[in-house]
Amino acid sequence: MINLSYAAFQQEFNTLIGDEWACLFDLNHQKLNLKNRNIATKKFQTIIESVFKLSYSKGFQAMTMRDLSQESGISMGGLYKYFSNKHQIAAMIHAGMVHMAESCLKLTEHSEQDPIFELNELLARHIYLSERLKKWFYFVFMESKSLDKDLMEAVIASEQYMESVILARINEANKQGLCQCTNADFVSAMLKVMLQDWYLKPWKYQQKQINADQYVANLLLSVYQLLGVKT
Amino acid sequence: MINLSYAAFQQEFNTLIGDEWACLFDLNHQKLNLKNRNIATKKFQTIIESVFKLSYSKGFQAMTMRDLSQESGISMGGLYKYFSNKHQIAAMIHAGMVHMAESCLKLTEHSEQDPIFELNELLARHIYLSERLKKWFYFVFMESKSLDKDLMEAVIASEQYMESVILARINEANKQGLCQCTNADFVSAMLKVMLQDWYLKPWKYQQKQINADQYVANLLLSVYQLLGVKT
DNA sequence: AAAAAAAGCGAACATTCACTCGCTTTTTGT
DNA sequence: ACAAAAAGCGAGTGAATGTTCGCTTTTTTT
Repeated sequence: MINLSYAAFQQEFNTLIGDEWACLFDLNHQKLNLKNRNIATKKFQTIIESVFKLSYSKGFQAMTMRDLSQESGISMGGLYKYFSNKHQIAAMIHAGMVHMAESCLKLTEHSEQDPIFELNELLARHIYLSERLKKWFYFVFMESKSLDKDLMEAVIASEQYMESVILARINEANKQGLCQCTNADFVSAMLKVMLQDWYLKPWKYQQKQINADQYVANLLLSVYQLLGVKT
Repeated sequence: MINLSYAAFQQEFNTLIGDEWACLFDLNHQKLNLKNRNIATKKFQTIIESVFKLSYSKGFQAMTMRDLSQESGISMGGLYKYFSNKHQIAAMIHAGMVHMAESCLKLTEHSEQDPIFELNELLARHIYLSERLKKWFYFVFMESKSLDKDLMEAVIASEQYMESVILARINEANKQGLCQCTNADFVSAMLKVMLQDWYLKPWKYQQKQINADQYVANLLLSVYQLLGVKT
């Protein structure tokens, strides 16, 4: 079975990417003429966490800059040192998430191994990544309408890509006679959606006291059942 | 197996509820002093369909009344004969959907029968209902933040209720020895999410040319696999 | 310690938005 | 066909929103 826990993933993440807020600084400090990395990193954290909080409770569009100023404790003028307009906040969050996700999920560079194993690993990594960046994933999904048409289409495209990768692993497993899945299309959609539910309904699993590792275990069990993996 | 197709469901829906726009009139004409049912029903249709279109493309909050006026071809003053403020549009749509859903899904009033059969029927009915009211379901899910706290909590509560009903059927089936599901909690969440995917990602299934009946068939197959139903 | 640079401030500005109201057009009742 | 009621119109209004800019405070450099 899979050989990866959330704890192990987090270590990997920390060495690979480190602090998510510093990452945000690195991606944007040039355009914004920000010099002090320490100060700006902290400010990014308070600002973006405030954005997450406000857009979770009322939505990004409904959040006003005055709301954000009050929540973050930073004045209007101060805020605008960290972005050039409201729309750019959403764009920054989106670009940051894409950057971190791509650094982290080097998807199936080695499709030589057991496809079932690869599928399991892919699913597990995705859950762990979205656990680490839960608020980012939620924001990008829910507020994708606040992005440009281009960025929004990029979100959809990456979703479809993820599903196609899952599908390819299932088809490969079928081919190798490892399982007998007659509705691979549907099953890949189903698995994809289970990845999303983890970050879209955090309250649900918090309430049920299910953590990321337990969720992964359940998900992988379902993979075996849905694919009819031969044992 | 299940004895219900989308065609059959639609007939049921039409006799039970009839026209969804007329339903909207019936629920709101008093407060708004609307007299002519024919005229108002048609106007409700053009207005709410415009709302669906605009909030699908840019979000309800970002939609302005001028946008809505242009899209629907009704003047600002004219629009306000059909609602008293913007917020009420969302509330009307929500209340209308709840009304129609409740009329249509009389959930498990008779839990005497085979629980697997009941589960199948419940899932099928839900897919068919959300197919018929796809745009309504999508709107309520995506724009629930535009509702009052109370209404929003009602949305979450009804979701949790749906999931608990599914769970109860699975547990009952386990009890009767009809299946052997060790992770009923997770499976019910999974099934619930598959219900949602149908109306949240309509483009996905349209692209794959999967219709409601095919989706139901796949879903019910998955139920058998996930529950380990004895044959 | 002094000077220069960066970060932070918040009142003021222009714009946009939801919503209104006096009026015209259409429909209904007789 | 006529009067009364209902439906429809759109420029106008006040409030709220995103953004700016001259200034102060803090940090860095010399």
